[in-house]
Amino acid sequence: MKIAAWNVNSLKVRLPQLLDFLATRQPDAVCLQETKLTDDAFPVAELEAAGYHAAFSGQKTYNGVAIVSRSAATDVQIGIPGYADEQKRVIAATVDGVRLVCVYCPNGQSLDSDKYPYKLAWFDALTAWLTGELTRHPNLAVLGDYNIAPEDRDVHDPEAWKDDVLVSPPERERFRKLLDLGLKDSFRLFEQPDKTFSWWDYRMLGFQKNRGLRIDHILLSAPLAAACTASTVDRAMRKLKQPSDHAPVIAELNLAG
DNA sequence: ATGGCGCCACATTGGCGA
Repeated sequence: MKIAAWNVNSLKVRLPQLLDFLATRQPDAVCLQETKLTDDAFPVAELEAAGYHAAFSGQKTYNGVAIVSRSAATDVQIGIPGYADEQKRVIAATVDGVRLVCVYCPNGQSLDSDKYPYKLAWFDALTAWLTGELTRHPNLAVLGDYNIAPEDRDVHDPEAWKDDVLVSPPERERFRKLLDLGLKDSFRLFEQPDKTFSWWDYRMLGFQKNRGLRIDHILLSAPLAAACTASTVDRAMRKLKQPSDHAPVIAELNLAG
């Protein structure tokens, strides 16, 4: 089973690239972030024509998440239960016996922004919820844009970014608490090339100079981590015309049966 | 030097992303 996560930065604009990704990579499920579409505008017919189902939760202009899958998703859940949030950042569903939790974690903007404490509180709510989800769903994957670079090796210039949003110690502590639940960062299960990132600024030739961050992650429960045979960043999708500023991240699972 | 690029909408400029 091949699963992926991709912040598309507007599905309206990026639909051709998504269809290219589906056709060439043949994933079983893709978790999308920043669709920026209301549900009535979601491209259901186009994805169906490509052989994919979709479950989605969107809003105008900002945020928006979706799970696109070959097999129809079941037990779809929108948002974090008990955590009231106008921002559409979470959708979970079961595909082929794997519980997929698609997350668009808050950016935080800056350490002195109101969005920063919201980010930290949001992660606390996510972690509390996932604690129970892991017991309910042994085969659990949490995929998406975490807006946290977990370690300095996930940052092109750690000195320039030191203590900035996306790398600050409180944020990295929140990421570590997710790992403390027993989740594994699938990317780090394998030897990886140095300076592998998943996001590059559109400005200043960020991608061409590989001035990026690794902020998109696929976290796996222990049974899924044991079944994981590969985890990569699909840089080629960042080279397309009119790309998202994020590249897809992919994990392959060798599941029995 | 807080710029740079891309996307969105109460659009022809400002908010936001990261």
